[in-house]
Amino acid sequence: MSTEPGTASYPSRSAELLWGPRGRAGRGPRPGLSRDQIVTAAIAVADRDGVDALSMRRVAAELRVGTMSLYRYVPGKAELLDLMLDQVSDPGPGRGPAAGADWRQVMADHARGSRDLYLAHPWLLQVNWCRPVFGPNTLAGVELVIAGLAGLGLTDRERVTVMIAIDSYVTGFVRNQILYSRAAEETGISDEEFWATQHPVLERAMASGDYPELAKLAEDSFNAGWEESFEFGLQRLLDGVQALVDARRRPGYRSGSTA
Amino acid sequence: MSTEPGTASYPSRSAELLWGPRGRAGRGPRPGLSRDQIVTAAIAVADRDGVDALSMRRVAAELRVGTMSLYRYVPGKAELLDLMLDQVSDPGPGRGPAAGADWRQVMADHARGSRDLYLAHPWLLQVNWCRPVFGPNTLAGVELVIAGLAGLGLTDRERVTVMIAIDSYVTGFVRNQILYSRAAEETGISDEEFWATQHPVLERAMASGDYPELAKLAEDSFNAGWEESFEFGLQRLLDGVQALVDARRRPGYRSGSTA
DNA sequence: CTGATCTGCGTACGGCGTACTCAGAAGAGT
DNA sequence: ACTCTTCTGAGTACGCCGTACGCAGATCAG
Repeated sequence: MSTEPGTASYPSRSAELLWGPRGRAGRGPRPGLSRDQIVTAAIAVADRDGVDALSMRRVAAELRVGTMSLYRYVPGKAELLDLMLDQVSDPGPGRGPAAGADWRQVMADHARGSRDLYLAHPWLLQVNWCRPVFGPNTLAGVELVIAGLAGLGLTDRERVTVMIAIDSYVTGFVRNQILYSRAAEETGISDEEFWATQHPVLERAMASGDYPELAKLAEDSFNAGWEESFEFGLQRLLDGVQALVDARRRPGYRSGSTA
Repeated sequence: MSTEPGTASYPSRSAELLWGPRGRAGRGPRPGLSRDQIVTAAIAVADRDGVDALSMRRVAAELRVGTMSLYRYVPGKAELLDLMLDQVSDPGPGRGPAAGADWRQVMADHARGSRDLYLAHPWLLQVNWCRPVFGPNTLAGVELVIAGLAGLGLTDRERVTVMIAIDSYVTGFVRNQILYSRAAEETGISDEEFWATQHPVLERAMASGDYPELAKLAEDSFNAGWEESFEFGLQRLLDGVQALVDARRRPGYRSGSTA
C-alpha cells in the first residue's frame, strides 16, 4: 500500500474480486451498473480499438457513465485487467475433452484453443499483468490439461512442466505473430508497405557478406504461413513429449538428453 | 504521418536509424550528445527502475539535458525502444558457435543465451514493439541459429520454422517467469506474501471438487525451479526436432504426426 | 421523519509523449 | 570580418492518462 500503484495490481484485491461473494449491503441506492458490465465493455474496447485505446475514460464513455463511477465497482485499472483475463478465459458451458481423445489430441486442442483465444484478444499478450492471478476459468483450463496428461507414467511435476512448456510455446509464438501481423493496422502501414521499406535494407545486409547462411536461404524460406508454422513447432514439441512418455513405458530407452 | 503515433514506431524511420550512416553535415554547432548515449541511458533506466519508469523526461534527467533535446537524436519513444532492443542484442565481439559443437548444443546455447538476455533486461518482453525491426545485432543472432541447423537434411523453411519454435518457447517461458517472479518487487509484495494471500483461495477451490485432477497433484508439483523447468521443456522441444532430423536421415521413419 | 450509508461523478493533480517555437552557436561563402 | 544558413538545446503548452478527494442526492433501517 505504501508504494506507488504503478501498473501492478494488488493481488489479494484481485483474488477477492475473482472469487469473492458478490453480496451487497442493502443500505444505499441500488447500483446502476455491475462489475460484469464494466469488464465486458472493457473487453469490447480492447478488442475493437486495441489495448492502447483502453482507458478508464473510454470504458466509462462506452457505458455512458462518469469516469469515476467505475471505481465504485473496480479498484483500479490493473484489477480490471485481471478480471478481463478471467472473463475471456471462460471456455463456455460443457467444454470438456472429447471422451476418447488421446493425450496428444488433448494437448493439441488445448494449444490451438489458446492460440485462437490470444488471436481473438491480442491484448491478452500485450498487457503487463502484474502477476497471473488464478481465476476460476483460468484454473479450469489448467485442470483440463493436467487431466489430459494423467495415466502416462509421468510424475506430477513432469505433467506440470509439460503444461508450462506447451503454454510457453503457444504464448511466445502468438506473441510473435501478433507483433508482426497485428501491428500493421496500428501503424497504418500494410504488410506489403512494411516489407517494401525493409527489403532494400535487408538486401544490402545480405550483400554485405556478414550473414552468409541467411544469404544462402531460398527467398521464400520465411513465407510459411503462421498457421502452418504453429502446427509444425507444436508437433515437434509434442514429439519430444512423446519420446519421454515412451521412455517411461520402456525403461530401457534413453532420451536424447536428460533434464 | 497522418495517423496518430500511438505506441507504434514508424518502421522505415527505425530502419534508417539502425542501418543508416551516422554522418553529420558540418554546418551548425557540434552535437553535445549522441544517439548511443541516449540509448545507453535509456537501457540503464529500464534495467534499474523497470519499464514503467522509462520516460523521455527520465532519460533526459539521467543525462542532465532538456527533455526535448532527445528528439534531436531520436524521432520518438517507439524508435528509441527499437534502438534499445538492437543495442542490447549485441553479442559482443567474437561470439561465434564453438567450432565442434553439434546442432543440439548450438540451439541449447542460443536458447540459454536468449533466456539470460531476457532475464537481464526484462523490459524486452514487456514492451509492445510496434513490429520487430531487424537490426544488425538481431540479424546476427538469426544467422547463428540458421547456420547451426545447416547440413541436417532439413529444408530451408524447416530450419526457419525450427528457429521460430525455439524462440517462441524461450520467449513465452521467460515471459511467464518474469510475470511471476519479477512482479514481486513491483508490487512490493514478496513471493511468500503473494502465495500466502493466494493459498487459502486455492485451498477452497481445490476443496470444491471442481478441479479433481489438480486436487490430486502432490503439493510440491509446482515447486520445480525456473531453471530446471526451462531445461526440461527445452530438451523436450529439441528431442522433437531430433526426431525430425532422424526421420530425414532415415526416410523410412514416420513422425508421431505430420505437420 | 431522521440518520446512516451508498452511488454517481465533477474537479483536480501529477505524469506522460511530443508539436511548436525560438535563441543562440557554429561553420560557409564572400 | 561580416553575413547567412543551418543546426542544437530547450521552454512552453496541449491533450491524453490513472485516480484521490469530496460532495449531492438517492435509498433504506430505525
